[in-house]
Amino acid sequence: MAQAKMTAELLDLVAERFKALSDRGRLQLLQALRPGPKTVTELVQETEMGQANVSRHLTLLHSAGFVSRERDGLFVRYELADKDVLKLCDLICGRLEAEVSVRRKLVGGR
Amino acid sequence: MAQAKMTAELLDLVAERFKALSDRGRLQLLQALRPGPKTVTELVQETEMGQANVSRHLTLLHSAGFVSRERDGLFVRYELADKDVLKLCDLICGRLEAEVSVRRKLVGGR
DNA sequence: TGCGTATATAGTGATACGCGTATACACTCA
DNA sequence: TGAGTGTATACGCGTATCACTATATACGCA
Repeated sequence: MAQAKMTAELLDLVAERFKALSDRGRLQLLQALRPGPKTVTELVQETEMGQANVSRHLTLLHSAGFVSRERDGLFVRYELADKDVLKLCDLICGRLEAEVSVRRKLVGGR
Repeated sequence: MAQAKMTAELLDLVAERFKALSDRGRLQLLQALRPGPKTVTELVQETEMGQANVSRHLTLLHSAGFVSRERDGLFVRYELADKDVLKLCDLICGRLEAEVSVRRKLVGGR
């Protein structure tokens, strides 16, 4: 199904999603949200990024469908939309670990 | 394991991998390689991209570990490194399909 | 060795991205 | 309604990315 018709528009959408994950700051935010929902302020403290940046990144992640948002009075609480996001990261991490171990073998210990 | 220590460097590596997947042309190339290995020339014809672009994108995908390369005389044959790449794409596609169906329901048929 | 083909790599201009600062907006409470 | 706090957005700047063209490299063959 997915591999049958990969129109240019669909590929663009997929690329857009991947692009949302192609920034350290945003990945950091997703990791920070792993334990549960957090407010922007909390995320700012936890990531040591500027408030504007955190907000911007969260907005992007939200429009990409990776996080959901919910107002709580004066705060806005962000949350992972689902666990697939982390699945994606873990897939990449698995690849990285494999690469690293291969390199270790090649180089010989370092 | 993966969620335990997400250092900045590791996140950068992950981000780099995702960035490699955040371009329509490169996704197109990966899709084109789904059936099996192909030469640069074949990929140029199939994707209607310029030769230089195809080569550049393939080089990037290769250094990101998503494709492998093998010289065959005058040609260079590229091949998907493994099936995880497609798994990643399919995960995104699944999310997109879900989004679309939700929107259809919300809008009411369009 | 010289020629032709396949692939890779400059070089360049246009566009996109991310950050920091400042500012606007949303909400609560007195 | 006005002050204060949390969040989002506008602006400017430096950098990265992409497509395109031209050129360089790798290889096979005569």
